[in-house]
Amino acid sequence: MELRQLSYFKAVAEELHFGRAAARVRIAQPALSNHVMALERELGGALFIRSTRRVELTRAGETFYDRCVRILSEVDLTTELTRAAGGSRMRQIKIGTVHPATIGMLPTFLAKIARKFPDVKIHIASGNTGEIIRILESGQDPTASRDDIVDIARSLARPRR
Amino acid sequence: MELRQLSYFKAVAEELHFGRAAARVRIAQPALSNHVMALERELGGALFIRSTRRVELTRAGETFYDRCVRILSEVDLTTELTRAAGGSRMRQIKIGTVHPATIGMLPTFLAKIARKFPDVKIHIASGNTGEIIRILESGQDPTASRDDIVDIARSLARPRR
DNA sequence: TAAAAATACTCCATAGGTATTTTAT
DNA sequence: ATAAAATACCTATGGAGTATTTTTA
Repeated sequence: MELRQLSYFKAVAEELHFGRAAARVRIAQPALSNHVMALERELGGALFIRSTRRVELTRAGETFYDRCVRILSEVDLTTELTRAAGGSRMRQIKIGTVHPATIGMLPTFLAKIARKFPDVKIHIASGNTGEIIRILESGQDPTASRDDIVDIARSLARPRR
Repeated sequence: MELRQLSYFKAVAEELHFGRAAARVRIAQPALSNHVMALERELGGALFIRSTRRVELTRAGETFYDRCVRILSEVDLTTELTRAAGGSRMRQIKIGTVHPATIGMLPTFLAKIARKFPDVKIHIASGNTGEIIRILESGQDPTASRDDIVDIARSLARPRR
């Protein structure tokens, strides 16, 4: 049993229609059918009674639906709570700069960030506008540790070191 | 986020050792590391502080661990409750067939039953008339799961695999 | 006969494995 | 020096897609 399957089942239980449910969760109808059937196999019984004209929940299906709603909301809450507990620690900032700015305002900017948020990960992409957009969107940012950044900031702030 | 990953994380949180945790959940250590890193990416922060000599939970990790325990037990309970709810609907059908019918109409008949009543247990007794009556009445039916029946139906419907 | 779910494949993404490197003690 | 986690790379399972068949109102 996987969370993805619980979401899929929940969609079917709410739409009572495999086609619409599939559209809602953005997968094809046969894939959705497969997942529901897998759940039924795992749980040892039908969750829906389906004909070509009607889909309805079995008793087991109703029970399972209530549990799914509960679990999925628990999961959402978990994400929030964990993020909150992690707090400001370990966030990341992605910065794209064009070359003039790289040797202009960036150094002092970075120094301030590094001081104010000591454990924030900073990703730098420097180049021309098109390159920056591509790099940032692809997520293939060059990663730099905080110390690297401070070093970079220093070296940039006083060229020729 | 997937339930599998929650189990994996839970193992690491309890063992505080990626190698042992990997053995416990029966996957290789790098695969386990990947899953934990995926979770950390998704949650936006570290769950463990690891060195080569020590693995410990971050604050976020502790929070996440508590939530994982809760969710995984909710999932177990869900399985039980759903099975129980389905249980009351579980009926069984006993079928006796004489040999000619076994390879004649039985396959399509079984396919229809399996589709229409996915959670009905089907018992088959095949033989000559006298044997069938004796077997059905004695209640010593060979039991077959629904999947077995579907497989049997398929293999009978199209001989040769 | 029409709408909808199930089947039958095909394909690809990713979970998982093996080998190796890196790192902290 | 060594134990252990991370990285790199490869393989294969199964998740997802398209096309088609089956079914019942």
